[in-house]
Amino acid sequence: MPRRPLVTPRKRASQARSRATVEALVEATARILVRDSFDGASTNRIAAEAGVSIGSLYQYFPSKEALVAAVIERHKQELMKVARGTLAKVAKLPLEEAVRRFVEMAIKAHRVNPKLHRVLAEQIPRTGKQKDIETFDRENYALFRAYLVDHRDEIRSLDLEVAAFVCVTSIEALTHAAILHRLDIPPDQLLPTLVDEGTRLVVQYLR
Amino acid sequence: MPRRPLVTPRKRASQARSRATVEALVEATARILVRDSFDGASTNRIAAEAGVSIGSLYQYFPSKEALVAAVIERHKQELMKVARGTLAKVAKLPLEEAVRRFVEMAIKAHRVNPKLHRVLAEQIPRTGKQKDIETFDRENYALFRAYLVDHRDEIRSLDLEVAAFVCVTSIEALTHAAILHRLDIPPDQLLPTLVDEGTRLVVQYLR
Amino acid sequence: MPRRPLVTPRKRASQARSRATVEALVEATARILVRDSFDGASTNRIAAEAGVSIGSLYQYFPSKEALVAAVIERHKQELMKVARGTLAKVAKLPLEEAVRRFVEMAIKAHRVNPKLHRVLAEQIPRTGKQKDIETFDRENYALFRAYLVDHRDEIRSLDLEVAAFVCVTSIEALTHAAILHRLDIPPDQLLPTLVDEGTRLVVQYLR
Amino acid sequence: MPRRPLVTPRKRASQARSRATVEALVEATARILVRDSFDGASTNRIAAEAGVSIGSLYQYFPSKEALVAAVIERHKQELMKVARGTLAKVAKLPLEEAVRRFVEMAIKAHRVNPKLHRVLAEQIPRTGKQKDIETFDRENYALFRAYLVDHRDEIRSLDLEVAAFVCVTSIEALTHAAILHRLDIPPDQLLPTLVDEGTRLVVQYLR
DNA sequence: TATGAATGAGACTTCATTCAT
DNA sequence: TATGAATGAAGTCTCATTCAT
Repeated sequence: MPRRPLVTPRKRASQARSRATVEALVEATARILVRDSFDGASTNRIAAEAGVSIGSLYQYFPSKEALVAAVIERHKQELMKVARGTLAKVAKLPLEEAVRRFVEMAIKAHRVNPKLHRVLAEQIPRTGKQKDIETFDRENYALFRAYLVDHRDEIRSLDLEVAAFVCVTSIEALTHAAILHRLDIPPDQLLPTLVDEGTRLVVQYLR
Repeated sequence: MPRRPLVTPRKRASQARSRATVEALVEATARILVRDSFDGASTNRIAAEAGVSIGSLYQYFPSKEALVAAVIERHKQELMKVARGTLAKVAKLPLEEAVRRFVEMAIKAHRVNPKLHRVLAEQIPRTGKQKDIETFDRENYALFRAYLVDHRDEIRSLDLEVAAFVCVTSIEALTHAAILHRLDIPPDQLLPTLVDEGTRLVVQYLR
Repeated sequence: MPRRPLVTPRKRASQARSRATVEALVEATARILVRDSFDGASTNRIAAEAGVSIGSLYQYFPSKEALVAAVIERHKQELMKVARGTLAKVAKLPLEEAVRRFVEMAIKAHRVNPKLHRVLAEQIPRTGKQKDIETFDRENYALFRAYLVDHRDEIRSLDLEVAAFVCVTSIEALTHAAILHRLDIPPDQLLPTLVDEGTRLVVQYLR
Repeated sequence: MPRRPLVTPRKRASQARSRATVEALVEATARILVRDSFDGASTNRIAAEAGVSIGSLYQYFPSKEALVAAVIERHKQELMKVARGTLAKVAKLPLEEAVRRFVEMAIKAHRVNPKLHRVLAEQIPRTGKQKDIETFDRENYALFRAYLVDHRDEIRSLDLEVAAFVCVTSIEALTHAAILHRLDIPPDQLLPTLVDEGTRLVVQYLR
């Protein structure tokens, strides 16, 4: 019978370390992006913030863009997880209730890390990650479209592809504008209105 | 008979010259912004493109940001002119027709110089012109709100401030997303749909 | 009988204007040198301060150095006038009294425009006016030497050339150091001490 | 017998490398200051002279002024070492002999690198190192004052603070003027006179 | 693999000076 | 002669990236 190895394999250990380093770098990039915005984020500063040498940074990321892309990717995954979760929970609910939950989710997503969201939104075109974001949007559309397919009988007859685009884009824009450009308005007044009006906008459009 | 003295308001040659220089610089900035995006736009390159020495550039604009801000300002003025014109022409029309025209205008505005529009949209936060753009948005809201006030009886009772925000933001987002992120789709299919759906979205929401 | 010209000759008028322009430029240079020190003094700024176009500036002064040289020259002439006046008034006084007056004069000279004095002192090497300043020093030495020659019997026998160098240099250094580097010390304590000690230093040396 | 491990405190190679770079930069700055004076000393030129990239220069010195300040500091330290050494050697000597040695030291200090001394003297106000230089002067005063305190009985009763200021300033000025502005005079005539007269000036003043 | 010193292209900007009007 | 727009060399400094240790 083969002996059980006594220690975790070296390889393993170093892989774990690598992963920690990568994680630290992505974290540091996000933090600096938030704190200093894109122009203040130099690779040297990121390395320092991550407690990693600049040489190591380039061991794991071939360029600054790659680092930003990783942050975008991570943020995107988080948002997608939230979106998928919500859609799943909402799948059986009737139209109005489902839309309302969907709007609430959009708001919540924006409020997780609004500054990061804003910086990324601005920087995406630069990183050549535009495609990525479109993928993201498309999955969002697809998720919403799936709901619509299941609830075809609650809505008027229309091209569901187009409908998903219209609804998702509108909700996204309303929450984005409301939250990023209206940070002055106290949320306890803004948000309920936003939910009500967003819901109405979409529901009326679909019926 | 004595000849009338030449009193044509001949602008001082030098003034004309400097205005031409300023104009050339703003033009060149816009062109380069479109061609190379913000990061490719160095003051040296802008000056070269404008056929002007770098020294002259700094005689009129204290920084690269100032140049971009001037382009933004110019673009904004153009858009505002279009918006004001449209709203004026539309003031007497019934709701559905007015909204349709409004959507068409939004599309037209985006199609004038979409790449410039996109780059500016991205660069605005950087130039400290955020305030400016919010002013712009607010005037847009105000224009639309004025229409709503005049046609109060065609719509349900609701806070017109909020209504203007919801409608303008949605239309803007739909056209922006459709035109900037979907440059691949043939316009002859996209645009009619966009007009129809956008109009329906807003009209249903307001009624 | 020749008619008296009714107006001052044109030529004259323009010459007067020229002189005024030159004067304004030198004045402005001195003012800016004091206010902004040498590095802040650009020709464009000087022209503006003088209310003269940059083109005119170069009509009268071939370079920035020439402007500074003119300021130095003017300052030097003022100091020399004071020095000559003092020496004349002092020529008949006995040694101790004469030296005391001389020290007082050195202090007064430094206090006329200490900031200008300091800036010029720093900038002289740059303007190639070093020679000029040595001329200045030499005339100072010569003036003091002349006094010593007249009062040979009040002092011990020594090379008067050397004596003048030692005395003038020491007095100059004491006042310079005391006034420029000790602006914090209240003058009502500093100056009397300075006069007493400077006088004693020189008188003891000469006797 | 096991070999002793090599425990020579081998400095980390990288540290040695950076110290060499810093050293080369300061050296180069001094050299260029002497050769081209302050205005001819650009950071690019300094880097080139040091055989170092401009990037490295800015890794260690945040500005041109910082570089000059470093040169000043180094020069100051050298002078201070000489001054302390001399004062120590002279502490037990009687007044006249001590002063003579002190004057000789001042001359020697000026003759080490007179051109550098001159340029630095001119540039000090610019580097914000004025305070530093006053510290330097004050330590000089203090050193000389300490001698005077120990030899109080050889001199008349007077404020030793003031006395130190008068003596040190005078000696410094005489040597400075003699050596920097009279480079034409052959030293074998100038220097002995300078020592004799400087000594006499100070000794007579103190007695 | 980690380190961090070194690199250098290139960005922004200033200012003495020229020259067309 | 006055004007001031225009010039462009030259300066300071940053930062993504490389590479010797």
